[in-house]
Amino acid sequence: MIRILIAEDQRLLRGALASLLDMEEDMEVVGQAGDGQEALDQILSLQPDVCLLDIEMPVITGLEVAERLKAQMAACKIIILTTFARPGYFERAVKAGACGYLLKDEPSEKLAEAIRRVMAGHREVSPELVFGSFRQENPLTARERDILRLIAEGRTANEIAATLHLSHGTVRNYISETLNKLSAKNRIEAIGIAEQKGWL
Amino acid sequence: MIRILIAEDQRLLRGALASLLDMEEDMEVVGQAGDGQEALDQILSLQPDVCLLDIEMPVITGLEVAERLKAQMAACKIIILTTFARPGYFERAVKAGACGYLLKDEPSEKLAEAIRRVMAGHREVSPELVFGSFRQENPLTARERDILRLIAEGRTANEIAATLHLSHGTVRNYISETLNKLSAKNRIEAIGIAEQKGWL
DNA sequence: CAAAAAACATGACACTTGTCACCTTCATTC
DNA sequence: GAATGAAGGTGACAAGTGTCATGTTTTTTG
Repeated sequence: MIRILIAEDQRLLRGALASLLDMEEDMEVVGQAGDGQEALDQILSLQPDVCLLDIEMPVITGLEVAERLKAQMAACKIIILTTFARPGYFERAVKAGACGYLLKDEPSEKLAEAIRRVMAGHREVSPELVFGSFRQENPLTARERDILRLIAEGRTANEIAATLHLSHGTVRNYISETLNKLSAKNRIEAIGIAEQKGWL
Repeated sequence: MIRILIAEDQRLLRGALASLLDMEEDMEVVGQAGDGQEALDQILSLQPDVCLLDIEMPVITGLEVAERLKAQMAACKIIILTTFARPGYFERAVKAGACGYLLKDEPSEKLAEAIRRVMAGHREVSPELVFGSFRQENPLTARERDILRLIAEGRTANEIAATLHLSHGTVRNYISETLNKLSAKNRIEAIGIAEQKGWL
């Protein structure tokens, strides 16, 4: 019997997947979580064989859950289940030791089979990721990312300088460098590009 | 037997919902669509009793599908099924004659029951929408919306003036008025606010 | 250890943005 | 028919943005 935990913030999808997987004779959904923290707690206490992790969840993301599980050397196999085929996400998932990276665009019939294959020791990755230019790694430094995130919230260079205890000019230098790296002509375009690539 | 069509672009959720609803003795999923155009075509040819429409789909949105069905006086009952409790979306859905507006955050068990209640002539709306300040209607004019959409793509005032055949100053006047209406301090904040409210 | 990369800074320049006052035209509405 | 509001416009000003050259100081890494 494969013991499964599902972490997904949309209750409708979570419930539907749980019903679907519970119908398989060799599977049992032992827990469900609606945010990352809940997922982490339940995985550590229930010790499922495998967990399905959505990435964009409240409190902590699925990628962070995976990274923390790896740090604690948890035995639970990890399958990331997400809408986004973003290079940055995929790279982080691989580094965090995920055994699978499936897109929510996959047909539902394939899910159970993918779980069985992962339990058999294989790696399962949606075809869109296998080809595709997933070898683009994040060109932004930590500081540049911090600043771009604040820009995305609508903060101005002056405000960012104040909150980060930097000079006005330094902030603008970082932004200029970021625009250059992303080939964006202004902040707004840069935000779009970074979000789309999963670099934020 | 209630004949159902599901329009949802995420194959995983679409498939899972179809399996779930097909298990109910009084329901039958007669069609599935992955984008708005497909949904519209299938509803007109298959004549289901009720359709579940996601809003953010490729080609045309679920709201547009609803509006076109209303214009053609189609008999099919409409249930909007979306992630977003945005006031602007809800208002458009009601105007398009939708019988239900459910959030994907609803527990999956409630879905079948909601469909039955809609078929019995009731209106089904997720509780978050019933209360909540959904009575905020879009303060932006058509022109202001057009321009804000272009801003969100990263276009500058000059570029927008060129594509819309307006003067540079006029574009900036519209933007200024938009910022004022949304109480935003700059374009980026304005985009965030408008998106969050469903006014874009 | 030396080189490279990251972090932080200054000053200057041109361009873009946001604001404001004020003006016209046209369609809708009371 | 006067009032309102949407659409379009001008010009001017202050503030914000993006670029560049150039510099110092740590931290990382081959």
